[in-house]
Amino acid sequence: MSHPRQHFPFATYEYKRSDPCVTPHDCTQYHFYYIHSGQCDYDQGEHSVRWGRGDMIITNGITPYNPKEEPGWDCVQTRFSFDPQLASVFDPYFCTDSPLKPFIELRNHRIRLSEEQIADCENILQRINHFYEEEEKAFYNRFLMAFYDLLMFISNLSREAMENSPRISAEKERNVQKMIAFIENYYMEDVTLEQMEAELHMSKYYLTRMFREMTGMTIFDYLRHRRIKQAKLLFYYRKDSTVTDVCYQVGYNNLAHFSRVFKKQVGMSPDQYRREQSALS
DNA sequence: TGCCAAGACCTGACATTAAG
DNA sequence: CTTAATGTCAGGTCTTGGCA
Repeated sequence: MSHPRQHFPFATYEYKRSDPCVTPHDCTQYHFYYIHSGQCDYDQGEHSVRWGRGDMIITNGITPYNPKEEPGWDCVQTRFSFDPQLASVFDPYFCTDSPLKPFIELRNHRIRLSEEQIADCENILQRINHFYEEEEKAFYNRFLMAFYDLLMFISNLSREAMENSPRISAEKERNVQKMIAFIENYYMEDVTLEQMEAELHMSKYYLTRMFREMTGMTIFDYLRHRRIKQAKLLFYYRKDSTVTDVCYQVGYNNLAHFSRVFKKQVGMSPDQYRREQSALS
């Protein structure tokens, strides 16, 4: 029987793993890495980075980190990929700063923890894992609180770096962020490159190239990804939704097409997925 | 940074089938 | 009967190599 969290639409939590991440990079999600022990090498764009014990890495996902799967891989790490929406439940508690501010402002950032911070961090990660693994729904709220704790931990450690970080990101990255923002606003409608061209005042040819260069995926790959992710969320939260409802809500005009895309991306048909989500509650 | 052209791929329409 | 999955096809859009 599959674990209920396997299809949990908001987050993937991999605790104390000694293997490199094999799931494809998802630039729609924020990523967190923590190295418990050992060392590992990652490619980040044109650069290579080495992480070791006590390193905590946060990234907004736009520029992916790819593990170098060399024989030298000797590392125990926790990986946490989550949808920014996961933090939206905390919004009412905030007046000013988003709990995701370090991810947004620092984009890709490593923090080397002190021994005291290592103890704190590992304690939080262990708690998150405990609640993540629990099947009972009551634990979900405790999972969220532990997640909130982690975000606050990250925010405290990132304060100085955020004050010193350049306010304006690289031109290309800013444009990619604009494209992503555009998709976020309009993915439930028809989206065309012409619209983006008009919005960003840049040629569609250049936009598609820039997007691929920065994210490793094409604009429409991203759009499909975003729509299917939203479909999964709708199935998760509104158990009474029909496949047809969800299909139109996420921007598809054709059920057959939606069904095909969903199956290709998720590995099961929308109806199958919907039934699994219903069975969980 | 932008354009063109060609091929790849996506999308939507429609038909058919299956399950409840 | 309704809902959903799957197959086929035509038309349209996206992606990308090559070039300026």
